[in-house]
Amino acid sequence: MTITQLQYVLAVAEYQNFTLAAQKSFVTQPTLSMQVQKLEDELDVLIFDRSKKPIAVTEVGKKIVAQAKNIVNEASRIVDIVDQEKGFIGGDFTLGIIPTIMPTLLPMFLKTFIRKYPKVNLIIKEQSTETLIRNLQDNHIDAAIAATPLEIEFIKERPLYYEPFVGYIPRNHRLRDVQNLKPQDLDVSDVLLLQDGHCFRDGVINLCKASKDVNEEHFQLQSGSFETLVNLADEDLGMTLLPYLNTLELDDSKKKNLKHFDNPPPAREVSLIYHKNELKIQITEALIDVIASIVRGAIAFQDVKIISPLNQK
Amino acid sequence: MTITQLQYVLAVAEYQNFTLAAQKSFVTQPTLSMQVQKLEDELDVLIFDRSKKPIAVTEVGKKIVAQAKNIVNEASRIVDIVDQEKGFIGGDFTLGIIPTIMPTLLPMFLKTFIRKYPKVNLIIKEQSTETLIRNLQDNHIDAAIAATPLEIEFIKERPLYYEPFVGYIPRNHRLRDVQNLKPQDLDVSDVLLLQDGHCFRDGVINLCKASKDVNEEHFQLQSGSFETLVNLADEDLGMTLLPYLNTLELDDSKKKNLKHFDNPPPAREVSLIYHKNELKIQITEALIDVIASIVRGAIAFQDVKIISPLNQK
DNA sequence: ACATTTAGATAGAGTTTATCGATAGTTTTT
DNA sequence: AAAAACTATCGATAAACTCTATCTAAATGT
Repeated sequence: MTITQLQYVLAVAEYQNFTLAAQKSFVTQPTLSMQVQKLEDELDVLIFDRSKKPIAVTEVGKKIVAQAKNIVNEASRIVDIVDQEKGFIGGDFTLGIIPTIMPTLLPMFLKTFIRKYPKVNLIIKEQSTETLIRNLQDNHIDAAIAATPLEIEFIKERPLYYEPFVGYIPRNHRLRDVQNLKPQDLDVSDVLLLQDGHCFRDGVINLCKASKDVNEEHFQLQSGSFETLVNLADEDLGMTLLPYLNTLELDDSKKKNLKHFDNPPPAREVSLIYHKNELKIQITEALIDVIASIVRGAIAFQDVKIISPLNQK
Repeated sequence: MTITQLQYVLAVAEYQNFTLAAQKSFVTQPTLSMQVQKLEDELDVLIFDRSKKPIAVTEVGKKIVAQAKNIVNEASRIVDIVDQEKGFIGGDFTLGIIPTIMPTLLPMFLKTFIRKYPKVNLIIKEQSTETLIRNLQDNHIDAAIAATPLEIEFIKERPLYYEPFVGYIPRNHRLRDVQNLKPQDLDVSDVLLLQDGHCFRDGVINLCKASKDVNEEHFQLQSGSFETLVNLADEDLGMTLLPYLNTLELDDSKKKNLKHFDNPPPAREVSLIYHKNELKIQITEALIDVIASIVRGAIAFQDVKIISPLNQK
């Protein structure tokens, strides 16, 4: 049994296809097939059922795959140990970010990070929270930035900052003349929201739910970007809610339509999350360091009311 | 990096000697040297400091060795997974037993076990509790039978039975005519004990301590076997204490000298212990099964007072 | 001080093993 | 029925692993 063989097995289990698995492993298909066969011979069990299409993992195979994942992870940690000893922070690091955080947060820390850690090859992916979680589980990304708390067993959360929501109230809206917004003022039926799947939306729905019991079916409009929402609001199609950092880049005329909440304002918790196996923990810590130190200056709200992104709450 | 390389590193770390490590790994010394070097080259660190005599593990090396142990263990578990799937219970299994339990317990279950699990090659070692613990830690034995509780972090304990102590009071002893023994009757200065290192002795000392505060320096005589103790007692050199199972094999004339304790009698807890990594857990469970079912018939005491073997208590 | 022993590194040869490209055999899709 | 997709097999090659034999350095003993 070799680590390589285990890696090949993992690739096949993942892609359910020897040819594709071989490509992803940067070897030819016969090479991968042979090695998988050799392992199966050595253990004297079939790991894959090749009669099924697509290829299926046998019952024993599932257990073997789970254990193989474990072993390969532990093995990769040896390199981490050495890197840490050498004070070397480098290598590929894939970071996932949810769409509603990406455009505002990424520009704030990216330049600083790559200057401070030039040996790290940072790969950024914009994905929904759901996808991020799946990718964390499969080790396809090393860490992610998302709204928390998620309360998922295998994920560790490290809060970066708390970002209040700010109301965007167009000229003729019924809430135009109130002094400060209160959660109970909101009515989901005239709050413009991002399309489903964006966890920000879930947070807002929770916020409205917290104030009134509403039937979720009533939403009429959902868009993919805050810019669209703001423009729609300007057309008197309703108000919308923006995360604080998104309000900073509005032009001055639009800033006049912003209305803050009463203290404590509802806010989302933004965290860096990663698999509890803590692979590449040094780079992860470095990233947290950089982001936290930068954001500390930009956002300084002590008293906020955190809105959970979880639907089920 | 290969699993073989990690195994070689572990061997060198353990034996602090390349040649010996090679022998234990069933390869020649150059083969092992080369593989260790290759790993060091690949990681670009020195794992061993070859200038020291005997060879020393470097600081990084220690971390690597710890992680390597982890990986090798996890890898060996893949075989376990397959064995379990096949319902195969077999292979080498090394069981340590403390001297005071060995002669009475082993004959009770050995024949049954090897008949029931003929594929298991059981290797029995008689060792002190201290040695057993060290060997469990180093994976030199797969499980052990000892007096518990030990309260050691990496060890799992599975109680097998509770064995009461029985007094052996020679004809002219001061306690000869009491109805039943009470712990407070005992005086360590005239209780014959096994030599130091036998955990049974620690248990008895605790028992006496529980009744009176005594200075441990007063012990005059310590022997290595219960048989000797009984014979010494017959020479009027004091009384002694025997675990219940040891009393069964005394001849009838000697059995007359036995005196039981008041209920609840002091007892030792005898457990099967193993590393919490649970390697070879199937065989371990099989062993527990066999022993527990056999002992259940031989020992049936509900109400006992457990004497901990721990000195520090 | 010199020979001997011990332990690890090195060199070279032989064997095994991993990999590749080409191809054949299946199954699924069109 | 033909095409496409996919895995297994074969033969060749290059890489790797292991062995025996030898070398070097340090410690030990006479």
